[in-house]
Amino acid sequence: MATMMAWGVSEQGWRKGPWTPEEDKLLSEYVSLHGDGRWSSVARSAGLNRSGKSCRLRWVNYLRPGLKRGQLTPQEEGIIIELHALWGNKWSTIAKYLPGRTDNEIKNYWRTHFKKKEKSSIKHEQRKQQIKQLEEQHLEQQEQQQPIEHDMMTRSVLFHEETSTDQKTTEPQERQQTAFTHTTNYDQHQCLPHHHVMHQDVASWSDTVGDDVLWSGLWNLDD
DNA sequence: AACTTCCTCAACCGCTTGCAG
DNA sequence: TCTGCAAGCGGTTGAGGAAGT
Repeated sequence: MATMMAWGVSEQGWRKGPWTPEEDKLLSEYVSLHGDGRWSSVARSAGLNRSGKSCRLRWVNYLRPGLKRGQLTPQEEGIIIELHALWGNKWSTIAKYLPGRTDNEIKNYWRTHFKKKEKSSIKHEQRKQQIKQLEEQHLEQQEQQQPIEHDMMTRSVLFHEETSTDQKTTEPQERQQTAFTHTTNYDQHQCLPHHHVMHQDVASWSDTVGDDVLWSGLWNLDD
């Protein structure tokens, strides 16, 4: 990834693509001396042939001091889940409650896990379809012999499927309710959780609740 | 060992917001 | 109040590496 690929330059003549260590050094040195902000002038003054946007992004997501690198902790995961249930895709807002983590990082994390969940729900749908097909075949065979008895059995199977599915497809508002009731110490006026308490809550809760429940049972994550 | 598929994450793009003149 | 610019934000893309076949 660090190697220069065929990114080229933008229409305005700015360099695009991955940053080189030299560029990082220039940007870090400039910002530590002059501070951040006024990114377009940072780009020029630091001798970088980059757009202000690109400089800002690089600084915020990679060079800024205090950034945590590496995997998110279970506590952080829990906080993300909880806050996403409250605010949706407000990545920068969520990032404020995770010191050292960037909105981009959280966004990427969510996307990764959301995709996981999406796939599992597709599998679930496929399984349902298979069961229905089998049922229909079975129905054709049995209908002439024992129509009433079979009807009862079919209803029973479908009911079981539906009830187990219903748990997974809770409506968004209800999900929010769940999140609200779970976050015990909640400032309703400012709509901001007391994150000291939340850390505890989420940590203990995610320890108690297994991953399967977390990703597919408690909340339907597709908004 | 070779190939394919999946996952991760850095970076870009376009839209929105905030602010100064 | 209007306009233009810069910063911020969320969505999307694509390269590289890992895992699977």
